[in-house]
Amino acid sequence: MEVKTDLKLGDCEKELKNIPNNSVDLIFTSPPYADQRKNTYGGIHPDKYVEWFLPISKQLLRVLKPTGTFILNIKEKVVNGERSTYIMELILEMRKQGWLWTEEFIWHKKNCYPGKWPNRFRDAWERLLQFNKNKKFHMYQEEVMVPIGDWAKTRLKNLSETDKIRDESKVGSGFGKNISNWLDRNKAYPTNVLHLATECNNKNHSAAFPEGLPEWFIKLFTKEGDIVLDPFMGSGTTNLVAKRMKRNSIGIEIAPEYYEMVRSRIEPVELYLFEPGVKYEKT
Amino acid sequence: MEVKTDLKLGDCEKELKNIPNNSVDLIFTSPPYADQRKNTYGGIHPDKYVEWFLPISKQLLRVLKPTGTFILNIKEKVVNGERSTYIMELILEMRKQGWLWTEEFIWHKKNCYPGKWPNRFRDAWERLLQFNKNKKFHMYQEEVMVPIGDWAKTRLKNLSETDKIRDESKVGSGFGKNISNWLDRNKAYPTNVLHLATECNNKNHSAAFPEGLPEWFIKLFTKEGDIVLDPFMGSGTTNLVAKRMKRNSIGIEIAPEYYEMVRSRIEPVELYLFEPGVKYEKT
DNA sequence: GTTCCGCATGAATCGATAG
DNA sequence: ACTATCGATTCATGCGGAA
Repeated sequence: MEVKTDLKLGDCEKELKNIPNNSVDLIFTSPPYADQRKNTYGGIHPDKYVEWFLPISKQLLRVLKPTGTFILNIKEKVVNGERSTYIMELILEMRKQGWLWTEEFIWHKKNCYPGKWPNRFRDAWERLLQFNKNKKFHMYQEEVMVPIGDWAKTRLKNLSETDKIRDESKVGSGFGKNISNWLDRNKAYPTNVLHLATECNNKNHSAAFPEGLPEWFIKLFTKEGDIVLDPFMGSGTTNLVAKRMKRNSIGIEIAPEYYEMVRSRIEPVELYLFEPGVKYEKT
Repeated sequence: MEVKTDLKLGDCEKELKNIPNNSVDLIFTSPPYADQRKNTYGGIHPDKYVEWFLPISKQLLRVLKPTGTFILNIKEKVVNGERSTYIMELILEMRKQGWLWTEEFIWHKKNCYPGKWPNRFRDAWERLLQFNKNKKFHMYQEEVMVPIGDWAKTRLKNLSETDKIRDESKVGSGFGKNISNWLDRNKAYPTNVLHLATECNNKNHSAAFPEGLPEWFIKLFTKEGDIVLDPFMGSGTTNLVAKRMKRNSIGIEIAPEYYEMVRSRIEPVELYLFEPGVKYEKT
């Protein structure tokens, strides 16, 4: 299957207007977090964050398919000794726009940033807010089932009969590590808590989130040939993973240097797709 | 040291008014979640939750010492396919009352309730909201330090198999087993994500949190002889743990049957204090 | 070719210092 | 007084070079 990766250079809100209504299956993005410093790239002040984001989320609501899902990766920072409240205010405002706040996943960052302070521990988690247009949406739960070890066999007994009933529509799709050879009784559905380490500097680029994060949600909410959108592309992790998983994708980036970097990374992927160095495994 | 456990039967807001200003070091509680446990607390509708809780939190603000901490264990339910937003609204309103929203800890429930739904995974986490009166408050971080990553891994390999199994769920976040005899340089400060299994209690009270949860926060925010308050006592876990850890405590419960049950559990502790069956985590 | 160890590096936060 | 900048603190991870 031939998939297309469409990279757009420009302002997010403006570029979104070139995308048709109801055309995207999954939006996965990690926007610039609010920052008190003014000079940093993408730095939006916490007090201005909601009014900055709402026009964008309005466009996202328009382009998302009725059966699609929007995953927003974000975490509020400490300001003046308190956690900022702008994310809560954003959720409340997005619901007024028509979004349904379906779920909040937790990304547990096993290796979080170090540090010590007299009244606070290290922050080891981020929010993955799930928004939808309708109560009914596509969700391919079997794709993210995880093997369970011997230690969990006791828990398996506690699962109800419905847990063991599965759609037979799913076939091993051939990307990444295929787990379809696991027997049903050896797999369990995950929870809404994800354990992933942040990726360090493996190559000459640094990603805000690990590849496993978009990979998990792309598996869960799309099938091959679907369209994935990341309106804050950054280093392009979402689009790279989408391409590898045979999903079409759109990436929007306002900074030319990031845009060019992703372009140079996306194109050669074809060449290296079957090279041994490419990481496919998901843990 | 002689500690007192003061159990009060009655309405929470009313009973709180008998407690002096600035007298409590730690408030740890898990109030009735919206629309849950209807038979026990009468069930508060999500839409009414904020206005129901605000008079209580106002009293809590009054009785808490300026250096004290309020930990609120809560998790919003799914209503009509969406996560309820009353907790966010509650945080915003409590800040208007004068509370500082210092931090949000995550309790990762390793063994969460089983089940399967077409558009949702099992909910494996709850919020532990930290509120304070001032930016400066007492925090005894060294009390909850945990073994450092690599060191713990290599050392744990040398432990017997039973030791590993017993401590597996506890070492990660410093719950349970006393580790104070380990050297300081082998210990690290924990993060704001707590890994703790829910207790399978054969007792007939609902939705009790595991003892490790109040234990961790009592260690972190109080010292011996301090005063701990649980305005929604329920099965009295907070007060039991506080007593065991030589903290004075106050518990308020509106349901006579719970109140009597806790009374019968708290009092005999004196008799069994040195019996072999009693668990003593602290040495 | 393994295993082991050293080291740089993060979506961080606070307190002090400087304008 | 209030805001912007900087240094100190801290630890899991994955890389590369060494044994």
